[in-house]
Amino acid sequence: MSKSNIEISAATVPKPLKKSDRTREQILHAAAKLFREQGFAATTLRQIAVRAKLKAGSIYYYFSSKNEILDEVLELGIQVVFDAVRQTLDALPKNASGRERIEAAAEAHLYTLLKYSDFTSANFRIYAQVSNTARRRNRSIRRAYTGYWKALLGSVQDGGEIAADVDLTLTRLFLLGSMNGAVEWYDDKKEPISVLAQKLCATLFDGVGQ
Amino acid sequence: MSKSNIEISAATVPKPLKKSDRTREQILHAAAKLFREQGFAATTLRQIAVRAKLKAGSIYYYFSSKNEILDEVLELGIQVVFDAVRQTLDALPKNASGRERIEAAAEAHLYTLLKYSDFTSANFRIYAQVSNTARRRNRSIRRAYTGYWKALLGSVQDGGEIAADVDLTLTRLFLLGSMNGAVEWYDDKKEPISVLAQKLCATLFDGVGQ
Amino acid sequence: MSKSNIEISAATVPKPLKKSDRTREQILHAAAKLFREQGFAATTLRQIAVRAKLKAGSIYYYFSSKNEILDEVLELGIQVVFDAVRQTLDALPKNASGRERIEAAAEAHLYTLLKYSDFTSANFRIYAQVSNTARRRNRSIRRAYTGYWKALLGSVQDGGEIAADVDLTLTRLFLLGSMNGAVEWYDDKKEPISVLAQKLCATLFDGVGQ
Amino acid sequence: MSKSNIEISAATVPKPLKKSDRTREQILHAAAKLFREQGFAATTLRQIAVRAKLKAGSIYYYFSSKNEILDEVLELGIQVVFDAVRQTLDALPKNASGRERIEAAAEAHLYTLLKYSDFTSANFRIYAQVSNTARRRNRSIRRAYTGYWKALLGSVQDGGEIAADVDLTLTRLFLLGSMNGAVEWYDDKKEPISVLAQKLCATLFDGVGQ
DNA sequence: AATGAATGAGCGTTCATTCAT
DNA sequence: TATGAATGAACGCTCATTCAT
Repeated sequence: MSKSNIEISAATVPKPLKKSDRTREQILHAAAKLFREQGFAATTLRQIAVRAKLKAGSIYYYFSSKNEILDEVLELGIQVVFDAVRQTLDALPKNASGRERIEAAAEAHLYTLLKYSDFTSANFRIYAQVSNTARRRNRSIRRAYTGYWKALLGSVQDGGEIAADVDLTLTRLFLLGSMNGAVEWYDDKKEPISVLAQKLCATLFDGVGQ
Repeated sequence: MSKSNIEISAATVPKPLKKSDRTREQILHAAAKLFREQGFAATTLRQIAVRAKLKAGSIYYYFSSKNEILDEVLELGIQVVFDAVRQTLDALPKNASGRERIEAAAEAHLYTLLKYSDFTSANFRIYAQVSNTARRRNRSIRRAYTGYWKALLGSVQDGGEIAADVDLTLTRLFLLGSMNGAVEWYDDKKEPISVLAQKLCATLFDGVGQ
Repeated sequence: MSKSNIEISAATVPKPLKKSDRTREQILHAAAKLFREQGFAATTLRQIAVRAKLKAGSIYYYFSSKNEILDEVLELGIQVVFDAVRQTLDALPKNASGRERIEAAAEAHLYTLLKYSDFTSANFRIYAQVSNTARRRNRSIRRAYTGYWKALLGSVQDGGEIAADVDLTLTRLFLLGSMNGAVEWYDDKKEPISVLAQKLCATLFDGVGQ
Repeated sequence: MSKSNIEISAATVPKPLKKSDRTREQILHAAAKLFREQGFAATTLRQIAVRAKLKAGSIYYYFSSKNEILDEVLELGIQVVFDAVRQTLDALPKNASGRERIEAAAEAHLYTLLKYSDFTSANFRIYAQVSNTARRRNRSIRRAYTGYWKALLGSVQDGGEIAADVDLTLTRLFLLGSMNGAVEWYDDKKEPISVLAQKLCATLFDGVGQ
């Protein structure tokens, strides 16, 4: 759908970009940042243009409408996380435990979330408020990512590392909810992302009780 | 700040409202619903007016600007949850365990969040995107609510029901993140809120591991 | 279709107009004049607003789009002529000859065409260039007027005042073409409209030959 | 004024054109067609470029502005008709009657108008709506063509084939108005142009009366 | 000879806000 | 209390035009 093989994707080897492609990226980055900070409706093309260092009308050389920018920002917001998580899990040794796999996935999710926070946070923040059509266009990739976590948690439960009576749907929602919330409060001066992921998994697996 | 002792608060006994007050409330309800669904910037005063059954210009008899409506909606969004949680805990027997208190608080939070009104979702959804001044005006009550949870969790840890080495800040953020995320996916046809709260607390205290 | 019972119609008794209706009319007149002079696409709402003595945005209180103004201008352009011609013929004595009736119709057509020349001329000039949808909306009234002339000419031929072998379709097209062209060159200082109509009918019936 | 000895003129023998000249012609043809269909203001250089099979910026290699294209299209629109009419009359036998000459001229005018190109219709349709300067530039050739018809009709009247008391100015305006109107309704499936011209002249000379 | 990229001006339109009634 | 009418500022978007390549 998106013609952008934008360099932000952890999954692609950065190619040398033509100037024209770089401009396109600048527009997307500017848009993501502003969408995140102000929402979609409150962001003007002139604001995007200032950040991307061109004039508002020029944006239309790269995108045919503000909504097209939105679509691409929303898509990248999920895609970049999905790619990173999948790559991380694929790189894990075959004999990694279920908990290790979840911890690695959580760390990758958090890491990407926070590193490409403009796209990811923009997605989480504005998804509920954009038009039905924009939401519909984003839904399939969201579902795919959700399905990926379902499978991951399911396999860990099958392996016995998650108790058989645990409601995996809720587990997933709680886990992703916790992580996605982090975009709002994470401060990289306090502790590294890996520690955050460890603590989260410790809480999830062992609980906080005595 | 707000002159509204609006009837939506579970904490107030409904008083007979003057017609003028009722109109005010209708405006606030309409605004909250639309802010939640579309965001602040995408919501027009004319849309609010239609829902509130008057004309756009008339809103200015009750509010001096669109931003003033926003302030009040944001404030109510936290206040109503805060009130409900505090009342619930106050009504608990003195000898309730820490886990019982947290579970009750979580249920009250979730219940108000999910069932009670558009104000809470509106708050969570649009807070990050409104102007700095609007955010500043909402910050104190947010801090108060955060502090309330800090105290609650602290007292439970002091009582020994949460392990001493647990990072309470993260615990709180994960817990509230999980709950606030629920606004996006909760389906009251699947399970009641009380069960949701129980499962969440079970996960939190006991973990999902074997 | 049009809510305008605009005073320009020779067929309606002018009612006292509310100020709001007068503003609406001013907009339509301004638009017709500018559409005629510059075409539809070249006319801006700001130009219309200046002539109508309000601000561009205010036009939207009366019309929901520039195209809606166009529709109404186009409709009035035909309607006003049609009404005048029909009224004139209806007012003729029963025993008027066919030639008298055609001459009266031609005079009424020319008179209205030239008196309300902004609407009529706008119609003739821009009809071919507006969107298909706008054209479609104008087509039915154009057809009705065409049909009226067909019937008139047919009845005169049936009465024997037009030779039986004459192609009425062409006659009609030539006659209306001649008259509609007049909007571009008529100069009321040279000769009155009634004389123009007489000469035209003389040419039509008797020819210019010896 | 125009450097184009464009091949569209029925009056010129086609010379082999350089590629550059052919591109120039394509641009003019594309422009004429679009001006005719949509008007001048509604036609974009990009639309012209698409039809002419190049990119918008390249048009500036051939024309220094959109208005320059307009000037040339307008000029050709009259020129091509004028040339055709003059050539036709010049080719007539010396002893042709006045009526034969008028009929031949009318047929040539109609033929060029209807069949030959978009330039003529474009001219009639948009002349009234272009800027004063563009109109001024087109006026002299229009006057020349008008003068040509004046002379033609005058000579026929002098020869006695048009009654002495006939107002030649009106006759000319009616005749050209009828013919130019035909551009809007002529259907080549119904009858050939020559028949149309004959019928028009019959009406003009003999009238439709008994 | 032609184009990709960019621009500035201006377009139709929206909307929070004002105010006389 | 409430509204109809109006406004000014800004929005998304278009387009003739420029120019380095």
